[in-house]
Amino acid sequence: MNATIKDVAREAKVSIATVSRVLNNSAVVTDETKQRVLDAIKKTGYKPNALARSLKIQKTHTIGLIVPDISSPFYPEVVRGIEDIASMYSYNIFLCNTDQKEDKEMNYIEILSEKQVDGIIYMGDIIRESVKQQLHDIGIPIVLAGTEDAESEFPNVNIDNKKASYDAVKYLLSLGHKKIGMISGPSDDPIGGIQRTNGYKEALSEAKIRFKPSLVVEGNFKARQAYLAMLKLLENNVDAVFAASDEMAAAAINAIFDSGFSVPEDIHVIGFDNTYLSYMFRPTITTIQRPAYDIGAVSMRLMTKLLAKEPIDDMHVILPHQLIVRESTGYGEEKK
Amino acid sequence: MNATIKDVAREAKVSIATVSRVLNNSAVVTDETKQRVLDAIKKTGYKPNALARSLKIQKTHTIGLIVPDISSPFYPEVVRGIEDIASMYSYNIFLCNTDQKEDKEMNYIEILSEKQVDGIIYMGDIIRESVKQQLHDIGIPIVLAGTEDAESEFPNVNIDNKKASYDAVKYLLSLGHKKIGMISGPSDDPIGGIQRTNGYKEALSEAKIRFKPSLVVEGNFKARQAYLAMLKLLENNVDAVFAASDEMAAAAINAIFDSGFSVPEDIHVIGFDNTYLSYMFRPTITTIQRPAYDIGAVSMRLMTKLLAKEPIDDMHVILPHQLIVRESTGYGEEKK
DNA sequence: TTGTAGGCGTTATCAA
DNA sequence: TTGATAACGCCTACAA
Repeated sequence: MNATIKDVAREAKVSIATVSRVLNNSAVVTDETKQRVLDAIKKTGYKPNALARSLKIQKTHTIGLIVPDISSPFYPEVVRGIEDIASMYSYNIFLCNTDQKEDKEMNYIEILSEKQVDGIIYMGDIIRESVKQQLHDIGIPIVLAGTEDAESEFPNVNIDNKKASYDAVKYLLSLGHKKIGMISGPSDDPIGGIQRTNGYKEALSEAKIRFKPSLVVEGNFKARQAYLAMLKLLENNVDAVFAASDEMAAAAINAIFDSGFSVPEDIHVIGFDNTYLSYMFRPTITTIQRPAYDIGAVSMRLMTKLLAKEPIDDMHVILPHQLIVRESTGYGEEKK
Repeated sequence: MNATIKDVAREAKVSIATVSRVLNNSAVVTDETKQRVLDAIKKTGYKPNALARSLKIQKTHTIGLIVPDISSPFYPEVVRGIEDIASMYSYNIFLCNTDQKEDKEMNYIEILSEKQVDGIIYMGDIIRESVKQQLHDIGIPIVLAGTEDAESEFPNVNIDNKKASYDAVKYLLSLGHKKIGMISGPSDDPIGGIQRTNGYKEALSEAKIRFKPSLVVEGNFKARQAYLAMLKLLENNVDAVFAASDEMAAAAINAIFDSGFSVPEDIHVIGFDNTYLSYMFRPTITTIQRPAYDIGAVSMRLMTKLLAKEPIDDMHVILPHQLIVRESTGYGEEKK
């Protein structure tokens, strides 16, 4: 089958130790024998077996990625960020989709551990205690990417979700709005539901506006439900709306138009995530951008430091988010 | 560190061979000793080392994925389809982003080979000869997913891109249009540029309409250039437009409105790919859907058959595409 | 500078 | 039914 180090050794008439040395530049070898070895490698078409190597050196140069769903927005960019940095440091990536289900997560972590990955990057809105325990137990470096973790036991790279929605609502307040509605994520969603609603409340409270439960309608990040949510908010005569996702913001705008009102003339709308929907939609949608690629890249960079046992200056990185102002709050065309 | 099979053997007072037997159910073991071994496994917290196992049995239960860019549309869904089936058959997945660059592709294939993957699924618009050669040389099962391959040397799962755009244009013809413009992909793009333009030409020719080069303007799948392209087409008084991507279709619609015309009243537009932009945009956009998830799932299923050396009924699977009719061709609201 | 040999953690073939 | 033991392909003291 495939040539092994033995075949190369035989071909070059040296010991396998010598072949190994030229392969890894691990010790000085005469130019002449080195050349003989290189020739033999070429002749035999030898490719080192990473399995055998990893077994010996106890490192696989592989890391595992636990991701809810690579086909949902946000994660592809995070993963791309991770992979770019990983490849820069010669690491490969195992991709595991879990739909945030506990059994799938546990199962994959088990497998990754058996496959001897050097580290694991966990993604998901929130992380369960049981999963944390298991990740802890396998005893390899762990990094959380874009995940809320109250006790923050693990290194983490994220944005400040509460602050992000606070900023969005504060911007609406600065435009003079008093009656600001919100279309939130599911109430049990730690980020889109809880954190973002908290930011909304905080901005209101800071502006001394009393919080009215009727102005917060729960959505599920999907268009249909957000459309209905917006109709409810219209009954309450809101003059601005903050939606916890761009898709919901777009649906809200559609509902507003269909009800005979106009954006941004009558009502202002802000979305979340800066998906390309937000700038392709007309009117273009003001939104909050999460630096997905950077979250991935920084997470992986952190991982490489952990793996190299380099000193870490900060185990909990908060990346800056950004309010991107567009037509839906009356700012006019995006320049882009 | 981690317990090995030896530790378990010692703990259970049996040989490692026996431990291996209960682990793999490879031979009959007394219930009593079996229980002793199981207890020992629990007590030591033993996890089998997949590396050592793979080295021995010459199988890793791992497959490599070559993908242009996981953060661009289409691929995340394909990859999700692959991973779902892979996990069903206990395979893990290495994800490799190549941006379709030859050196990256070659490099990753090399690494995947060294890591002893059992198979590789290649994704990309087209596949280079050099890459084909290399994939061929490493001698493991290969499947192409969503890739044009003239000689079709490898098993392949794809849609018929030419037929897809043929169908789109034919639909426009059926609506009575005579002057149909096209915003294509780059002219050197094998799918969006060449295949789709060919389908356009064929539909026209079948309807005995002479092909006019001035009615095909080259785009780059991005909004800005497509917007300009549409302005040119307007100078030529087209009454319908087929764009090789949804983003270009949306940009075209924007250009049409900005020029004082209306969609679908004055001009009909069709896009490509059924991205969520196509149904969130107003007017909603008629488009062609590529079954991304299925392309992935079927590819991986094909791979499992290849790996199991099962007989394959069809090495070249053409999956059905679908024309999704929406407002931009005057059909009215989508029901969804 | 080069070679010998043990071991990384398994599986699988022989014997016993 | 169970136990030694030789691979799998590589790295790395230790010798020479």
